[in-house]
Amino acid sequence: MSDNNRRSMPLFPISIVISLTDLTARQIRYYEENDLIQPARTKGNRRLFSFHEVDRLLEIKDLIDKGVNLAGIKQMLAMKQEHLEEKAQAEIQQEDTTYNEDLSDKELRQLLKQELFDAGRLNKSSLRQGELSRFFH
DNA sequence: TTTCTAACA
DNA sequence: TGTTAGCA
Repeated sequence: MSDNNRRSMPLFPISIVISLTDLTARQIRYYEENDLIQPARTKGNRRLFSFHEVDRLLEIKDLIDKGVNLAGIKQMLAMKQEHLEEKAQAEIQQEDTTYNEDLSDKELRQLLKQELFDAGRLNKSSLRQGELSRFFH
């Protein structure tokens, strides 16, 4: 089984996730309602979270702390996905070449910043809560 | 006992 | 977001 499969495996109940993330049950459920996460369910309808989802919740928490609203977080997560896909694509295309240059953190931040700017320009109202500057720390 | 959904003095 | 009621 691949590492990624392991990290995607539904393992912990909400109580564990609460202690791991310091989020409240209310918050975690609310983020699910808004499609920021999609935990699996047991036969008894209990949520089961994977390592990836816990990780995602920690990122969400960080963004919330920085003042980003749910709409903004959704876009951040969507962008992160796109970049992962682009990166995967780039790696596939470079598969036969010997090197494999990953984007530096600086480059990645630059891309995120640019996309956020474009997104904010088109969707002013829902994306920003207060100031757009909150996105550009 | 823990978690779930729904609703709000 | 907190909190509570009533279930499973």
